[in-house]
Amino acid sequence: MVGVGRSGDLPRALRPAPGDPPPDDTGCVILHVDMDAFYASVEVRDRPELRDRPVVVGGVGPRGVVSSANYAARAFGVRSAMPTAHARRLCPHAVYLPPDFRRYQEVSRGVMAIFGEITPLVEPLSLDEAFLDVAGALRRMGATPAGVAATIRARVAAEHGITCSVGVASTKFVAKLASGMAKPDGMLVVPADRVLDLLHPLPVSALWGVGARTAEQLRRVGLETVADVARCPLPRLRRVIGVAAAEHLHALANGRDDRRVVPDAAEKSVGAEETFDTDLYDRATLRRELLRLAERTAAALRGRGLRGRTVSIKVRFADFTTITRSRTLAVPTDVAREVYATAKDLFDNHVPEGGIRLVGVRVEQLLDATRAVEQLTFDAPERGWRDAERAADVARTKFGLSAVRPASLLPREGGVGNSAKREGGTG
DNA sequence: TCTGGGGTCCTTTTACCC
DNA sequence: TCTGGGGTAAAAGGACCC
Repeated sequence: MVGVGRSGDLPRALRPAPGDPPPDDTGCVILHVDMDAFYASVEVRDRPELRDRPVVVGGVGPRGVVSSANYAARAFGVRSAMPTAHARRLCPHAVYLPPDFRRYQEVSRGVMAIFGEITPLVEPLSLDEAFLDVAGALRRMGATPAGVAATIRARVAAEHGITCSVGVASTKFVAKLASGMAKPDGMLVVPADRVLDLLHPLPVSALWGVGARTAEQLRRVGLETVADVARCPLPRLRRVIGVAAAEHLHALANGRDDRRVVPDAAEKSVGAEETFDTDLYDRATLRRELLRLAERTAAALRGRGLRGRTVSIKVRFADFTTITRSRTLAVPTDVAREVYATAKDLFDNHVPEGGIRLVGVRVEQLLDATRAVEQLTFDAPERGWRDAERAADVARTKFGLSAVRPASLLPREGGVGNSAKREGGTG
């Protein structure tokens, strides 16, 4: 997973030494569970011959990046988010695999189900990590937070054959930090009265929300550690990084984090995007890519029972500059034809000629399809298309991804020379 | 070294209305 | 007719996360 390496490199401030009494986990009701090198671990689990070998999961094309690397690969300097080409230079003998999201999703569902048996207060952050609020579970189970964490780790290993690490603390941020420091295959309890000892020596980049850009802004004004941020007067911090970020980071740096664990957060947008193996210049080809992406996006909306009002496109040019253009419709839609019509219009009217490395389509302002108003006059023409596309959804689940698609996406004699396409490649 | 694909959130700018 | 201010929504960009 991206990011695993970042927190894993943190100082080992609170690593318990042998013989120490167990840490005081009173009030540490927030758990952060994080699978270790998740995608790579699933691949190794399913292919025992890969054990002890460096394994890298990620894009295998010329522009791919690393999604997940096991610890054998990390020993060679391979990291998440690194271009795969770079990883190949560092570790040529590693096994390079394209991601198989369906399988990771299955494993993820199983693991999340274990969490759900312990508490209803589970907030997944991604396929491989989640927050749990175990306050109620402690009473019910007559257990301690560290005991619950140990149970989870044992069950995930026994039932799914992969390891995870757990951070146990009184706030989300500290629990997340702790799981990173516990990696791999570990647990770290951060007693409430040790939080600032843990936090303050860390670099500002350890703060959740501080990436390369913000870290540089902070460094320029002499703020290098979490302690520096904690002691910085708020008005000054506001001038450096803006109001919202300043308030947030100042609180975190002082160990304050009010955020609750919230299950079932509604999705805010659905989309699809694709980077081409080589830059594309031909407008007709690019329009056909937009159609594919509109199809994928609309199918995803229908699959989740959602419709959206705002359609946006994203275009990344050869020089990596990126623009987005969007339009809000009168009536929310889940129909590929409408998404494409809007996307095509935005593209034709706002995107200049030239080399393009990525296009994307996204739909925002989502509502539940069952609650979306059926305005007869507006909706009637599109209902026919929706029914047709629903029928296609069914055919695809029965006969495979390529069973039904628009005529303009059918292979043509001579081909288009776009090798980025791997239809059904992840299924 | 040359930068994926799925998202979220925040900030600034612009458009529009009164 | 011109200018302007406040409020809101949309649009655009960008940072960040996994």
